[in-house]
Amino acid sequence: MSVGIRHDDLRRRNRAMVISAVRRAGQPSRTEIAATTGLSHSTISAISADLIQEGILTESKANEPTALKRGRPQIGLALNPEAAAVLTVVLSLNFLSVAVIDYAGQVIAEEQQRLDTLVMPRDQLIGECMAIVRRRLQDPDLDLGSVARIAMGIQGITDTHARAMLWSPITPLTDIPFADILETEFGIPATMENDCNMMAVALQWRDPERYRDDFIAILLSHGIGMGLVLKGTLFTGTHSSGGEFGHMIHRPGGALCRCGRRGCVEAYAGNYAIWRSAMKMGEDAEPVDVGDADMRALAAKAREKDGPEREAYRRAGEALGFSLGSLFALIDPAPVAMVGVSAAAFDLIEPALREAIAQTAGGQHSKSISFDTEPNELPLIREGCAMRALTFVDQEIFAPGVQSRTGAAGKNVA
Amino acid sequence: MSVGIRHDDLRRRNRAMVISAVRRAGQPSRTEIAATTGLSHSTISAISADLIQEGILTESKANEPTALKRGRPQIGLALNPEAAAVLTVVLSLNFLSVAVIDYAGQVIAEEQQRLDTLVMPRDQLIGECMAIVRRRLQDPDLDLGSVARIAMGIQGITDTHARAMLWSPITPLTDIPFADILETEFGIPATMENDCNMMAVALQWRDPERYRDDFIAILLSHGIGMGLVLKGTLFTGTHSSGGEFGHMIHRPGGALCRCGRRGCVEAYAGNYAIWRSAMKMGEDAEPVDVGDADMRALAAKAREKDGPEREAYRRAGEALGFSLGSLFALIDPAPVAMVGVSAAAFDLIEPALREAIAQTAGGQHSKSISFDTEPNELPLIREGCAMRALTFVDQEIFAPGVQSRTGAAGKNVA
DNA sequence: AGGCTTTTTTTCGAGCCTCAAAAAAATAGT
DNA sequence: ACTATTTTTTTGAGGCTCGAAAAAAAGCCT
Repeated sequence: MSVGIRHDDLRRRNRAMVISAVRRAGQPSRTEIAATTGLSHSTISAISADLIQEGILTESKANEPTALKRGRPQIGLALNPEAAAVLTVVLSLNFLSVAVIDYAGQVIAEEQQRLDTLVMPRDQLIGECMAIVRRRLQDPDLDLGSVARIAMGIQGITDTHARAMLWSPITPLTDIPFADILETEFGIPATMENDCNMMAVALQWRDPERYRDDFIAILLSHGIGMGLVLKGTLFTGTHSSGGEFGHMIHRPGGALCRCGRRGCVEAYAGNYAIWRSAMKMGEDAEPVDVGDADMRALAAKAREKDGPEREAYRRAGEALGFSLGSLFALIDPAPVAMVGVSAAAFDLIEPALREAIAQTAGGQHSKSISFDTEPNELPLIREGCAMRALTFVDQEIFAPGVQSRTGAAGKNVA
Repeated sequence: MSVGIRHDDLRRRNRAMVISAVRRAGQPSRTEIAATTGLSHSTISAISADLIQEGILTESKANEPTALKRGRPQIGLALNPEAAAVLTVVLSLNFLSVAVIDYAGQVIAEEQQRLDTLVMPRDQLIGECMAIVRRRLQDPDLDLGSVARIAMGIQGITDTHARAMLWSPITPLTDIPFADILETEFGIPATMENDCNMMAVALQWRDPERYRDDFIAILLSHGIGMGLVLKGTLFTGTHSSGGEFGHMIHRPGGALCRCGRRGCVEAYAGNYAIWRSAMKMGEDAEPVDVGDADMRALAAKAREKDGPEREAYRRAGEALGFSLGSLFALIDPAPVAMVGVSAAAFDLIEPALREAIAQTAGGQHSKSISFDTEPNELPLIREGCAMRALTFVDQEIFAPGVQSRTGAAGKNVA
């Protein structure tokens, strides 16, 4: 309700609509697109003719499963894989991975690398990231000119404008404007995304049935993170990537959190919190990084017999339950995806979680709240970055002028 | 990104834009409108000529403060007060008030009434509401045909579609579809709004400088409620009016709340909670309704000397602080308006609140978080309802076809 | 095989909408 | 009275979408 619609925006928007419809549907016919977008057949025909001529869409001749229907057969429209490419960079604890993805969403090149993020100095961390990107961009097999966007995902807090990492648990460094660094280095538009937000984006593409308008992705790993989709749109804070679910207060003045404060959810449900609780090290014990293998062993022990390990998971569940309850009081209950190594131990967490949530305002229908688990977060983050980058390409390159969600906050005047 | 833009939507949208620009600016000239909307002068000229001809806008001849500038003087455009009228109904504890407001936003008729909401049976409560509305609508001084919309505000939870009150602290009754009842009774489109949301809407209109894109309105009264504006838009839950800040969990298993659960913020910061704490009645004491006068006396006693009264306010501040901290962890800090009788005692609450919030993730910049107070919530709620109803009229009646925010959730397909 | 039916896609004219530039209007200054 | 300045209206051109009709491309039926 802020700024008028120009006459020429119309075509741009509708072009973007068509592209987005094709990306979602896979190989829709023109008629299907007309139905989903609500535009007339003639408009779709005109726009898709343009897009095909520009090399953005292709008609898929290979109409394999000939529907054997009467009437003129539909011609499927597909994204032209060669129209563009995007590059994703995912930086997580001690691990860096890069992928090049074509316009149709297929991975066409990959590279991964271990590195000690916790102790690297600033220049070296940035240098390693740039180096791996450069190697992929200069790969002779790849048409360099076609990489249209870079999306970088990182565990930690990013700013609303998707320019910089503000803080991250994987490094003591702060305020690294990765997006700007990438842009100046390679001259390709780049954004810096939060890992949990990308998980949510990926889920939305992977399973649009279940993860459609409202859902929550929670990362249960060293730290606790959240990606939140409300009314079909990724929810971000007003200044930062937002959704710091892990640092909602579970018990005022309670257990010591990695962030230095007390009583955060993470201080009860993060890997280090479960670990120190199981080891009876007390709530003030300094947080330590626990390997995934150790966590899996811990879960196995907890399943084996009742003891401090099981109790540790119980307390994690309680903290998650009460905090989810508080969250649900604000946004109403929604399906939840638990992602990360501790999601594999969700059987140990769930009973206490459900018991706690039932005691909260958001838990009125606690029985009907459904949880899904996915033990491996990295593929999700990569997929999310890819889709995010491709969506940007869809909107900005091929339908320029349409305001993008993450762009400068559009000078609202009225 | 869901549905295409039809050609004829364009005019409708831009008409709505112009109307909205006039409503915000008061008496803007065509040139000013062109500047704020970004549309060309000719378009604005064409649209405003239409709107004037239809009797929606008027040219304000009385160009009182003749700007004494060179050039052709600007002609101010104003909303025609007679273009339409709206009616607001505000139902709060033991109190019912109705107002008729003209299209320019001026109150042209009012009626108020006391009634025992807590004990009234369903039919009688509905009946009283209908009766007072009917009296205003049938007022011979008023042109009946012109009331284009009704907005009803109520303390409690409403559904996302703004049709029904789901639950309210002012009555034991639940699930009253007031919007539908009003519509069938009077044949006028109606919506059912949450009181705190309307407070937020009103603040946005009253002081757009301070309450612009992101802010929080918190009602400190018998219960604790919240209206939240994020990125310029009212935030609602996905199923209900949402934002049940008062029922976030402050201390798991803690004090008894009016909602029957334990540890909610409200059980520490609601009037009854402060009262029972000051009276040393214990955290399990049955919630009682405390009059505003009693609360003011309590605050006075707390200011006078250190004692259980002061301690009660301290504990309320602590609960509010930790919960705001959790909220800020999710949405980033924003300006806060404290509304209601306990907002008048904010001096007693603030120190503990700030101390608590500083211990949370959201409190990193706790010093810079600014609080404003407004002891009287009723006028705000009424104003909010009026603006909400008028905005609906702007969009639906005079620019039909444009999707309204509260309307059926538009079949998103793509 | 040939004609008929069905479905998809394209074409074409009509109707709007917005824009840019020019013209008209209204006033202050000289 | 005339000019400069600013606002508003008018006008012609170009684009966009829509609906209807035509064209295209199959399968179905006799």
